[in-house]
Amino acid sequence: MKKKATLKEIANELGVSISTVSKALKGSTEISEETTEKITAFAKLLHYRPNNIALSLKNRRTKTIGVIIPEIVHHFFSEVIQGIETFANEKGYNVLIALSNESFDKEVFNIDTLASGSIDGFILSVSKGTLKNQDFHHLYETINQGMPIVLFDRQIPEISCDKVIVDDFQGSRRAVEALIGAGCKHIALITTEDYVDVGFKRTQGYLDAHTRQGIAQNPDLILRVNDQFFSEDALVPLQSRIKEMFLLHPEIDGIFGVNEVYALSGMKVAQRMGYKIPDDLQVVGFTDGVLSKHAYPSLTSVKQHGQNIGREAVQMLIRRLESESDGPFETKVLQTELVQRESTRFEN
Amino acid sequence: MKKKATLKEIANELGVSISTVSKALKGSTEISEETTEKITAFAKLLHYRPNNIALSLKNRRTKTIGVIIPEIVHHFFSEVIQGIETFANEKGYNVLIALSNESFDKEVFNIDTLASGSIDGFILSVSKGTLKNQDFHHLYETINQGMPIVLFDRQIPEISCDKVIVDDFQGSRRAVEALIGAGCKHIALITTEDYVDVGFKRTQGYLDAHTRQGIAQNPDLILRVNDQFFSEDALVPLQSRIKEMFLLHPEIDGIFGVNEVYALSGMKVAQRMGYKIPDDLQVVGFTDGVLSKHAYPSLTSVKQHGQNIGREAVQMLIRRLESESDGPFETKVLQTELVQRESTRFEN
DNA sequence: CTGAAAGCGCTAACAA
DNA sequence: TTGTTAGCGCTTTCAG
Repeated sequence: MKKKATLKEIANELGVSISTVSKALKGSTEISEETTEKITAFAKLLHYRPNNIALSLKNRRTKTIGVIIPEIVHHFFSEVIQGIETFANEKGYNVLIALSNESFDKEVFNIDTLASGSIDGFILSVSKGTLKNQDFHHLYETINQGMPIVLFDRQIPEISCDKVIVDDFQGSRRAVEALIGAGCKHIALITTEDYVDVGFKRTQGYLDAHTRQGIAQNPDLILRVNDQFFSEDALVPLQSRIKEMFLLHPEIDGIFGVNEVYALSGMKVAQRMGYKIPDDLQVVGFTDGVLSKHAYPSLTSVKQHGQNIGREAVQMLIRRLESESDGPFETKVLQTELVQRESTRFEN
Repeated sequence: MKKKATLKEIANELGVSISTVSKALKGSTEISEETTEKITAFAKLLHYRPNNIALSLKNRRTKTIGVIIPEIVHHFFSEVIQGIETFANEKGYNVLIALSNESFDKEVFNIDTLASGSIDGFILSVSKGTLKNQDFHHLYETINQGMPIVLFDRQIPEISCDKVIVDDFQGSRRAVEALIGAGCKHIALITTEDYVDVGFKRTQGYLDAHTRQGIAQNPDLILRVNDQFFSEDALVPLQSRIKEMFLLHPEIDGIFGVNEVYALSGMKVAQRMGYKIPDDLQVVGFTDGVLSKHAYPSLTSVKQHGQNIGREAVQMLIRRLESESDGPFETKVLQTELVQRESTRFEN
């Protein structure tokens, strides 16, 4: 590995001072045209590139935003990142992404590394590990250390910082009400354990829809899955539990899944058992991603507008970064949208 | 925003020297236990965190790897990143990810920013924009500047550096041969324009399979799509072109799609037209992602082992980073695997 | 056991 | 028009 050219080298080779080189390279009028040209040419020859690290040290800011997400293979997170990237770039910020893989330790590690100099602030969605441990010391520390954090998606009420969340409750309430409106009387819910905040809220929305519409809700129609069955092998137990529920409850005429995979698995199992979608059974999922679009029939789902989430988060972060005053923390709640596709018979 | 604590501050407050603080904080035996304790306690109080930026400046290496990918919403890239992350962390390296969004300009921008101090080397898959422009100056410059690059997936023969690629040709040849072996006589191909290297190679594999098996290949059964129809709106024209092909060629009894979306779209259109899968029509896709697993029926596909690609790339990069000698560049070719699911009737 | 000083690459105020 | 100097936060040698 060759080493990189520095101002010093250029200066020495050319017999001028470092600051002359520095000024020339940024086109300062202070330096004569002749010198500037000579220096520029030589710098090009050496493939000179200014060292951002040194700049950050000097400026005490990096103009980059750190993003930490639990998983990258989830379409939702990819969308948020797209939003973050696009908007941050517009504002002259760079974006660095790191993954926690749903692990508490890795989240801590990544925060520590990034927090110490590489970035000006964080946008992050906490890992399941962190949620389970209920250990947030790394977040407190980061905030205390003076580095702003914007939390998105999964929430932690204890932590005071800016947040952007999706209205999971309303989103799922409306989805379930739509199912009821389309004639469903026995809607099954496939959800997560309650410690996953969004799973909990979506479940609440499902229940509330029943109450509001004056429809009886049968607790046996709620299937609580103890983790996200996203690996291919793990799909099998999920499907057999769903099948079991269908066998026990042939009256089921609607499914609401708190994520794409759950909704889709429900639909698949039903199809295998001979149900016609949407005639015998209507299905709605939460999170509108590739799976919903490409399913057959395509899946009606609650769209979260991941790009907007990213956008909002960046906005909040930059505002805090660029203003000296620490105003009160905000929580931005974004509404969802029900995207109607082939798996339901909604009116409008 | 509060500002961060530094060694200097701690030193001043405690009336000791900066170097004493530095040593104490890293548990040097040089410093008395008493002083060490006092300093550690105070540092904790101030939420002190060493500034990595300063460290990098000093060490002239960052122990982090930069990854630039064209898109994050593609499952394949997410998998590669998983592989990179996992293996890099094992080796004590951190990973930073940036996106080019398939744009030449953004690729250049990201490389420039990261290359100047934030990372020790790159793992990257070039954007379509770059491929179209055939402008690789930014890559040359980076390499000349002494920063190693490992290219993966999309290839650029002109550039000499380490590479890890998937054997697209063999992969698709074997997939198509399997279709032929399962009785298909008229296999349609849904592919990209030729400037996308992998699309080209997969097409070659498809053709070669026909030659080797002594089966006539009808050029009309090749559908060349001029871009990746990944937005939902763009799905419609894709599907209507596919439908057209089916109407014109009712003899089609197999489909090979050079990516998941193409294969899936082919299958969906066929299903709508009343084809039974896999009885009337067998379908295979390239790239084994979520869509294939969750499709109904699930899709047989050529698996690329994205994680391994990431792993190999990291290995090559670290080897180069940690050895002084610049050995000859290598190209690692990884084999694919045909994952059989419900959309085909392979013997196996 | 503790501290002073140099230096990593760069910028900017100030001098010449 | 060019150069000197100090300093960003940290480590490390060398003195004290």
